[in-house]
Amino acid sequence: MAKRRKVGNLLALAVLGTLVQRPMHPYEMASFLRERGKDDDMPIKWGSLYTVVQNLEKHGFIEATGSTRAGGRPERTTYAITDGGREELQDWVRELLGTPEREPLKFTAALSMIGALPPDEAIGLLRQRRDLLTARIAADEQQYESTRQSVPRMFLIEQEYELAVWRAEIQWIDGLLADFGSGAFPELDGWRAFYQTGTVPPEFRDLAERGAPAE
Amino acid sequence: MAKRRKVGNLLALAVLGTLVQRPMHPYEMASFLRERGKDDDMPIKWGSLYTVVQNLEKHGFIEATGSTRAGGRPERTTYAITDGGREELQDWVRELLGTPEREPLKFTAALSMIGALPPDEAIGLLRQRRDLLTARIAADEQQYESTRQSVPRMFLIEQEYELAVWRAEIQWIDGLLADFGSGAFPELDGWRAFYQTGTVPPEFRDLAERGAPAE
DNA sequence: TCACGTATGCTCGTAGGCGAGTATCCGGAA
DNA sequence: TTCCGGATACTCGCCTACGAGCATACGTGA
Repeated sequence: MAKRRKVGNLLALAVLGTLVQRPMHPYEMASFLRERGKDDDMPIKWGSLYTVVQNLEKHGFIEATGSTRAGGRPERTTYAITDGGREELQDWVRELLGTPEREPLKFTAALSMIGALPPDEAIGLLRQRRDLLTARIAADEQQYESTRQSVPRMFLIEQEYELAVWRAEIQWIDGLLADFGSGAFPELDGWRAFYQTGTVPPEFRDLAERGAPAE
Repeated sequence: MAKRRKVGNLLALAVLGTLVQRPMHPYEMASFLRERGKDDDMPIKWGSLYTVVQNLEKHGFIEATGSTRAGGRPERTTYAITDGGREELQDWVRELLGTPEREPLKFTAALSMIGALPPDEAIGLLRQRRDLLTARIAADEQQYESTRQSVPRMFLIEQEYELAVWRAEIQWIDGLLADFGSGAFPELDGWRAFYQTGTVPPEFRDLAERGAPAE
């Protein structure tokens, strides 16, 4: 099977998205994206931006429409989206929107390794996470409200989604913590004992053995 | 600031996690991970595995403890985790668990580009997504239950988390669809009109202009 | 007017990610 | 007994990601 997307980077999606508005040169796209807060987490990676733009051009999704030189500044090449690019954009959004896909999440990875920490430490960290999340939600809600004054809701859907997911995460963590407290989590004692005495509880024993070498 | 982690790949975390169980050679780690379904989504990338193992060794988190050659097969180098590796693992899990971090999600990206599609198509795709998610949850719940028979809950926490997040996503999508239907989404008409007549509605107009070139 | 911080723009080198290829062994069907 | 498919176990090389560097312009305070 040929690779699904010729340019599969999410940054490429953002580039196509900005070029739909109007032609721009790369640096301008970056400012544009930054302004929309599309980069709160990701401080724009210059190297990637230019690579991605090049690749998009190579595959005919965008094209250079001229290069201005203002004063002695480096030359600015302006790019415009092509018809093929518009189609790719639509098709891509269609796919991303309609098809749920598992993505490797850091928190999920951490949870699967939670046994690497003593239980009481893990519990402390989960509490901390919940508190940080709560604070972040509060901050983001406020920011959302203020942006909402001047921007139609349509352009803020992603934010609504993020907030919803975070709220769910908090709820889930609280549920887990409650289970730890209420004894709905029988292995907790064995886990704790392991870190206090170094004894591997029997219910964990055979798991590590699975797939053991059959010398 | 020095790079936060010398080996920052999540695959590296998994490697450390398996080597805590017992020493193994790379191929064995892969089988081990596959068996645990740690790769439902990610079919194990061979190239990365060996690169990551090398890097972990370079930084002293793991060390080669011997190499067996069985028959004429390629040499198998067995690796064991070092004390430094154990420490790194703990520290890493501590960080991932206690600190929420924004991660770029495909669905979020898609939502922010939802205007690239005609509204009715977008709505259809959201419905489709919800249905696919529902089906996946059902399947995963069943798988969870059956695994649960033989495995302590502790080793399935990540799955519980994933399920919780998916459920939240469904709820959120349903909420959004309801808003589309009930008129709680005033821009919908302008959006639809744009795709029918090509007219950009006034409330969207000035947004595209922002940061426009000041020639 | 000159120096200095900040914004404008891009280039390049390196390290990491990953698929496709390679080579051997083993078990069972023909 | 021979052949073949699948498991075992890695290697190689390309392509992408990205940070750090470079070079000019502009504004502003002393």
